[in-house]
This record gives sequence, structure tokens and C-alpha cells, in this order.
Amino acid sequence: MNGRRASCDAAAALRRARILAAVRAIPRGHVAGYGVIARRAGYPRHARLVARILAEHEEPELPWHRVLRADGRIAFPGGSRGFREQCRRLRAEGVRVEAGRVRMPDPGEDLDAAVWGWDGAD
DNA sequence: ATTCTGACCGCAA
DNA sequence: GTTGCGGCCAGAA
Repeated sequence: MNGRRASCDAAAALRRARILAAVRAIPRGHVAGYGVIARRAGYPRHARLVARILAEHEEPELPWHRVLRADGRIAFPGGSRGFREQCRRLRAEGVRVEAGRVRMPDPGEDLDAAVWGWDGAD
């Protein structure tokens, strides 16, 4: 077998595993950005990799809907199937979504559910 | 090796 | 609020 190729695949599998773990770790009712997930998984600047992995995942329990763009908006094109599904799932767990976008935690306002920029400190 | 494509990001107009 | 653009990085062609 080709060792270089094998170690490459292994590295890819590891990235994938760590990223999926980071996504699973987002508490219910909370959200995090692609970049935040990448950073928490140990791969800063790999936001696009997170997106790719979410697009290909096959794990039914994965809370992929808790992952948003850096500005708090849903990454799917508005009106697309994924867009509506993500909206639905988020609202189902108490996250406020308005115009395809999750409300940011304004200072002074006590949001009980949707916490933007969640980074594990909670 | 080179080129193209993303469920992206940050910053400047 | 919006758009545009360069930067980013893995994977496929």
C-alpha cells in the first residue's frame, strides 16, 4: 500500500472526526459559526472544510443546523430546502430566527436561548 | 502541476 | 443595511 496516501487519508479522517465532534458539542438551543467550529476542532482558518464536511455527513443525530455563518445568517440560499429545514430545526429548539438570521446577543438584552459566538465557555 | 469550486471570513466602500 | 474583493484551504478534475 502507499504510505503517503494512507497517512493523508488518516489525517483527513482525523480532521473530519474532530470537526464533527465540535459540532456535536454545541448545546441545544445554542449556535456557533463555521469558523468557531473549525477553531475549536483545532483547525483555525478551515471554515470551508467544516462546510464541506457538514455537506457530506450522514450522521442523523448531528446538530448541523446549529452551525451558521460568521454574521449569524444561515449559509443556504434563502428559500432552498436546506434553508427552510435549518430554520425549522432552530426554531424547534427555541432559537429566534428572523429573515434567515439568528439574533445576536445584544448587550443588555437577556436572551435565554440563542447565544451567538458560543465558544465553549457558555 | 494547474484550475475550479465551495453550507466561509474579514474588511473596505 | 448592501456589495465586492482578496484571502483562505481541502478535494476533485
